[in-house]
Amino acid sequence: MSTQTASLTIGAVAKRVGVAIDTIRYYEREGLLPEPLRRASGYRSYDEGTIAQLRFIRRAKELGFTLEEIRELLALSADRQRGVKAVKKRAEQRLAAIEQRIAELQRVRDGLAQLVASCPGHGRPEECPILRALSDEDTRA
Amino acid sequence: MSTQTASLTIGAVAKRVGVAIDTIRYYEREGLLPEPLRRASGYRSYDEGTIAQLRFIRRAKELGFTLEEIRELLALSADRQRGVKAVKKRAEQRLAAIEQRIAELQRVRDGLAQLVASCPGHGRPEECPILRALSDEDTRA
DNA sequence: CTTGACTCTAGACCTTGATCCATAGTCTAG
DNA sequence: CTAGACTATGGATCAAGGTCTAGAGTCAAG
Repeated sequence: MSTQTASLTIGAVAKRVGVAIDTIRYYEREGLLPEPLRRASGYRSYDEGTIAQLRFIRRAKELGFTLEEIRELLALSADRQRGVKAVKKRAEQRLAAIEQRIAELQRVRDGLAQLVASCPGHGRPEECPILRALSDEDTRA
Repeated sequence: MSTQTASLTIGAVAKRVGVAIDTIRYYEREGLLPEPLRRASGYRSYDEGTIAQLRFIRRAKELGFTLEEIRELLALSADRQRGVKAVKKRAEQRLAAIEQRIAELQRVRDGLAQLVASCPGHGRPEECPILRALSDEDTRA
């Protein structure tokens, strides 16, 4: 019903979505947004669909998808037959990657927390557990 | 005790530490490694201390320190008076940053996990919760 | 001595995701 | 009509942390 060609300028779109004009043109170059219609003057002319698509991109970015992956998601979401299955698979892969990253960070955190806890915060560098752990040997500083 | 000038070539150091030759020269340019002695030919001449220092850099990188922070840690570790205190402070800051990043990722993971769980993996794109969540106004479950 | 592996330098290039610039043309309010 | 805001383009620049190249010199083995 409301898919009227509202003919929004790039600036209006940028303002509504909360993204920079340059970013919109950048996404277009990168194939994340289709080439828009143009006015006689050459000005890009957008409709509401672009707003939705930019929000899609923003949300996907928040979930940690790269622009490359988002480009793929957009293509998949347009595939009425096999799209959903592939989208779910991508989301699962993303989920696994995030969980792995969390596990890594937790390992790092535990190591660092232990070092911080065991460092008195004064004394000679040779006796600082943090510096010792980093050097493992002799750190001719 | 063993601070003999072993006179290692840059290639030998790279091999032992497991880092590229270019990276060593890059660290030198960036001030993470001191300028080494040179042979008559101009070849860089390293000793065991460099190996230790490169390992220090590598471990710090694994803990998520940036090269900028590592440069600072190296300077601090050489400061016999205030070094340890400052090092501990930096480590605490790093720890806090890591914990914040973990919390963020857990939030993202939870959101994504819920979407994946609710997607049947087939059907029309309009009904895929993942695509809907990405597109819709406010489906931040 | 020759060959092949190694090293030297300065500087260009890579990735990702934008952001900024100069120059030129367009649109709109008053 | 004109000033000021907006938009167009192609290309440069940024952060971070390197990686690679070209052209020249050096080292060690045979």
